[in-house]
Amino acid sequence: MSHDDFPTDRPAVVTCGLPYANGDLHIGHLRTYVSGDAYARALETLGQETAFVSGSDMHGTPVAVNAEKEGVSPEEFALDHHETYAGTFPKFNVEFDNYGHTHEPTNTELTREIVRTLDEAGHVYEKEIQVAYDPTDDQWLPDRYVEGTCPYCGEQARGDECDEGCGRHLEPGEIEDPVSAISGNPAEYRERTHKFFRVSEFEDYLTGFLDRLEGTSNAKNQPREWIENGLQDWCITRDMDWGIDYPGEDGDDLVLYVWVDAPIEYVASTKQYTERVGADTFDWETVWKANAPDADDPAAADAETWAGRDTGEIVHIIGRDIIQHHTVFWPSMLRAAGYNEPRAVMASGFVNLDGAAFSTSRDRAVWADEYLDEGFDPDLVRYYLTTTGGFQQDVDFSWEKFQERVNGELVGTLGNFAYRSLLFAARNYGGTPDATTSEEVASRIEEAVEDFEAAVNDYSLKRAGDAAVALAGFGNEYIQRNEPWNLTDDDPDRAEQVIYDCVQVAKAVAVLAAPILPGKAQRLWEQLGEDGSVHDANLEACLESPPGDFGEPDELFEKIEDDRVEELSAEMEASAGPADDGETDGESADDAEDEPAPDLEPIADDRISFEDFQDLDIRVGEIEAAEPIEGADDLARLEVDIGVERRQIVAGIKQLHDLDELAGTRAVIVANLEKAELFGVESNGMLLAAGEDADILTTHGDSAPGTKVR
RNA sequence: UGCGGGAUAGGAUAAUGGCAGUCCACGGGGCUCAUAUCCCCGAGGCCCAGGUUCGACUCCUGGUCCCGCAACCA
Repeated sequence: MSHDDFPTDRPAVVTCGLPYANGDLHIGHLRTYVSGDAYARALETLGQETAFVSGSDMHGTPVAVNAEKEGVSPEEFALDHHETYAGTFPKFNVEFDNYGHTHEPTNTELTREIVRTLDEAGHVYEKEIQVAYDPTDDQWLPDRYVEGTCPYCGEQARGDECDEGCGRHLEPGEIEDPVSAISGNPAEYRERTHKFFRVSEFEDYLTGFLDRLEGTSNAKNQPREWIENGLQDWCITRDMDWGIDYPGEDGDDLVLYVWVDAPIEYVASTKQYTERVGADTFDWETVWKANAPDADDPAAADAETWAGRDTGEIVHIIGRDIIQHHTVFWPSMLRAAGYNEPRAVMASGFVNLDGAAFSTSRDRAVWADEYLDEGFDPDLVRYYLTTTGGFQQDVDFSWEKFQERVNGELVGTLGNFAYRSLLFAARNYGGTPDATTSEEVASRIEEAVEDFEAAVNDYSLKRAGDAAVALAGFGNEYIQRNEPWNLTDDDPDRAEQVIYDCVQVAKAVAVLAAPILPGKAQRLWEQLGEDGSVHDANLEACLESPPGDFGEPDELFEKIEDDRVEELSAEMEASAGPADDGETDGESADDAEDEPAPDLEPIADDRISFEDFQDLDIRVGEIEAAEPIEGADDLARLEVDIGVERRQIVAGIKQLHDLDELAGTRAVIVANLEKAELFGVESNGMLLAAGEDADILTTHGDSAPGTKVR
C-alpha cells in the first residue's frame, strides 16, 4: 500500500531517537537530531502541519550505575544530562516543539496506562527466570549491575553483553562467576518472576506493517529476518528502583524495562506540546490515536484497514542501531494499545571519524561543545551531516572534507551567488529592480521546488539540500552568462531583468535551504528585506516577488582556511588516544606515558597477517657503490651486494647522506619488491630508511649480506 | 552459516531498465558584479562471471571484497 504524498491534510509528528541521559553529545549523535529537525522543517515548508518532538531517556541501568559511581541519585544524574541536552540542541538550530524526558509525569502516567492496557488485554504473562542477586547488600543485579565471565569466550563481560570479548548478548543467568558491579560482592542467581510481552503474537501484523512502512530500506528489511526466525517474547521488567513502577505491583522492586517507556515518550512529548499550545493548534490524539483500528485482533489491521483510516503521519528518525526497537517492539506495543502505527522509520548510518568509528572512551570524537567552541556556525555541520551521502549510509567526517564542502558549496556556490546578486541589486537599484521573473528562471525555480518536494517524499535530505545548492549554482551560471555588469549602460532594461531574476532565485534558495541551514537562510531572508521568518514561508514563496528595497548584504559564509584545518586535524590526532583495542593492561599503559611525540603518524589500524608479512623477502645488503642520479634532487643509484647477487637500487637519500661515505654500509633491503624505473634508472629492490631524513636502517651486529631478516 | 547495507574517474558521491551526473583534485581558457571568488572547455569511471532484455550501474543467478546486525552504542 502506498501513502499519500506529503503534504497531507492530516497532522504529522516527527520524532528523534531519545538521547540516553548518560554522556556527552558528539557530532555522530547530532546527525539524527539535525536530520530530524531538518526533516520536520522541510515538511513544514511543503505545508505539512508538523510537530517535532523528542526527550531524554532517563531510566535504565547505565544511568543507575553511573549515578551510583558519582554518588548522586539517578534522578539528579539523569536530569543533569537532560538539561545539557536540552541546552545543546538549540545551539545547533535543532528546535523541538517539545523536548521532555521520560521521568516526567506525562510519560510515567501514559506508560503505566499503556502497560495496563497490554496487561488487561492479555498480552503480558509472568515467567520465572534466573536473576543475579547480591546477598550481602540485599540487592538485585539486572543488566549492567552484574559483571562476570562470558560463558562463550571466557572474557570479562557485563551482565547483558560480552562487551570486550565476543560481543555476544547474554541472557539473564548466563554469565559465570557473577559479581556485583557496584559492591564487588560475589553474586548468586535467584529465581524471580518477571513480566513478558507476547511479541510473538504480532508476527502477522508486523509483517504487514513492514510492507506498509516507508523510510530507509534498512529499517524495512532488517527486521524481516528476525520475524521469520520466530519472535521471542520480550522481558519488560527489571529488578530495580530506578524506572517506572510496573502498574499494580506496588511495594515490589519491579520497574519497567527502559525500552518500554522510552518510545512512549514520543507520545508523551507530543501530548505535552498539545497541553502547551492547545488542541486547536495541535492535537496529539489526532496523530497517535484517532481512527486507529481496533486493538482486539492485531492481525485484522491489514493494509486495507489502514488505507481506509484517516490517521496521522508518524515519522521516526533514529540511528540504525535501534531499528529493532522501532520496527518490532514499538509497533507491537502501539498496536496492542490501540494506537496508530508509524508511517516511516528513517534509520541513519553512523558517522565515522577519518575512516574509523567514534570512540568515546578514547576521546576519538568531535564533541558538540568542541565544535561550537571552535566558533563554527552550526549550519555548517548541519549541512555536512545531512547532505553527505545517503541517509542510511555511514558518513565519514574529517576536517579536510568538512572544509571542502563548506568552501566549495556553501561559500563558493550558495554564499557567493547570494552576495554578488544582492550586492549588485542594492548598489544599482537600492533593492529589487523593476521587472518580473523571466520564463527561463521561473521554470528553473519550479524545477528546484519539484526536486525538493520529491526529495522530502523520498525521505532524502541530501536531495533536498542539493536542490537548494544546485539552484544557487544555476544562479551563478545565469548571472555569469548574462553579464549584467556590462549591461547597466548599454541595455539598462535588460540589466534590471537579469538582476531581478537573480534576486528571485536568491529568495527561492532561502526558502529551499531553510530546513538544512535555518540560521543562514533566515539571514538571507532578512537581507532580501523580507519580514518575519523564512520558516513560515512555504514553497509558493519561491516564485512570489521579493520586496522592493534592501540595503547591501554581508557575506553569509566565511571560508575555512587551510592552516585552520591543519590545526584542527592535529588537535584531533593528539587528543585521540592510542588506537588499541579493548582493555589497556599495565604494560601498554606505561608505554603510552613515555612521550607525547606530536608529529608521529598514528599506527595503522589494519593488522596484516603473519602470512602477509612472510611475503616480504627482506635481506641484509652491503652498499658497494653510491652515485647521484643526474637531474634528480634526492635520488641516488646504489650498487648493493645482497649475498646471492648484486643489485642496482635507486633510493631517495642523496641530499641526506654523504654518498661517498656510504660504501661498505650494511643496510636492510626489500629484495622482492617489483622493479621500478626512476629517472630512467632501474631500481631492483628497496632500501629501508626511517623518516624524512631517510636514516638508513643498518644491522646492529655483523650479519652477512644476503641474511634473511625475519 | 544467516540477514542487512555497500562496491561507480585519483578521492568522495548520485542515477523510475533508456545519453553514467555532481563535488574536490588535475590540464586549458574566460570574466571582474562577487570573499583569489565565479563561468566555460578538457582528460578520466560502472568489482568479476553468466543470464533476462531491442537495451542493464539498475532486474535475476553465481562469485570476490568491505562494513554492519543477531534485545538496550546515534
